[in-house]
Amino acid sequence: LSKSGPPNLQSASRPRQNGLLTSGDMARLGKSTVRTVRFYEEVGLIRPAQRTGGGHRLYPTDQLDRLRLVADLRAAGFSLEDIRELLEAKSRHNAAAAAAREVLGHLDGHIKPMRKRVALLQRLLAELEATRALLRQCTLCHHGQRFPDRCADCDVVSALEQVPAAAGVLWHVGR
Amino acid sequence: LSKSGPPNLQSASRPRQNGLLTSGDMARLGKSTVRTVRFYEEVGLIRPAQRTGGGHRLYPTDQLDRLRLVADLRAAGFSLEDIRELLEAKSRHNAAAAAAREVLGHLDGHIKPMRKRVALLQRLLAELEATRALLRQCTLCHHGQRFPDRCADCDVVSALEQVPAAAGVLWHVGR
DNA sequence: TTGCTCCTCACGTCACGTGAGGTGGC
DNA sequence: TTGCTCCTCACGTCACGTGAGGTGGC
Repeated sequence: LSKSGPPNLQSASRPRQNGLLTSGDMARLGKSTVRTVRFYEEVGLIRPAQRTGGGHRLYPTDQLDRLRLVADLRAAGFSLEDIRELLEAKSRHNAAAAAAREVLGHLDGHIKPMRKRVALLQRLLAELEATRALLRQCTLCHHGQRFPDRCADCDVVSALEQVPAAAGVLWHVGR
Repeated sequence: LSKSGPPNLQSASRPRQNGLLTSGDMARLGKSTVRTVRFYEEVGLIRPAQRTGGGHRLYPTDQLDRLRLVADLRAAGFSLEDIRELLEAKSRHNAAAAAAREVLGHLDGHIKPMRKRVALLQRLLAELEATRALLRQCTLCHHGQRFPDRCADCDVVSALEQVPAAAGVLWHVGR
């Protein structure tokens, strides 16, 4: 607000159209695409508050919040059907307690699979990193005649107390 | 091996066919489906060592290891194309050092996105769990006249120092 | 007025699922 | 011989991507 402040960045986040957002704004701010924004409207996950005379969609910011949550849930492995049920769970009831129980039911069903996904990702990360450590040794290997098939005889490989499963597949060693 | 041991479980894991595995064995042991096993063969990710006279596929156990790694990488968000490049990286070279560098290149490119996915999952888990804690209070709510629209005025909700974003979308509170 | 953005079809793609109709193997 | 499993098409589905051809808005 002072003259010596940073340059005006409004054009970068662009809340034009008397506070409403275009499809492009939604895509940019929600790290998505205009096609996805329109597709999510088609299946009933978000909805523009209005359209311009020329047919351009205009969204309030709460729809941006919805878009962001949908995107995050998708990246976490939820189906659009799962997400819609979760988002609509509250509106199927006219008492707070019942609505809360409904939403809780959906949440409870999803949290365990999410934990399993995290555990899988972490196990796989550990395996790939162990494989990476092994292969870094192999970049120094000069046993050309041994390479394609007889790596399992190598002392670098066999020195490992446990060849990770991923390395066994990627490097065709282990047993 | 003693008579008093546990019952024979061989029929459960079933390594029939002189040590080779059928498509059904692969599916069961790899936690996949026969359709997926055949599809992965179609795109060149796994391959049966032979077929029976009647056309039934027979796989050695290293193909089961491949199937398991492919399944894990898929669950971690890799595309089949990514996976194929990773699995074939070694065979494109005839020197160990060059092959190791190639495989390392692919691995390095995938590990950062995996870390980001883990971070997203964990952030989302934390948000959904905070939402769950809030909604557990709401299951005790008796302010029927306030419910659909005026939850933001509620002291339970406003007592939270920070309403998680997910709760803002799922419960239409916050701002 | 010139670009850049937005619009609506509509077909393509990726990774399988799901029958239909038929044969194999302990 | 009876089931259960496997086989090959082939079409369906989910979640968008990708043009084609045309219009809107600062």
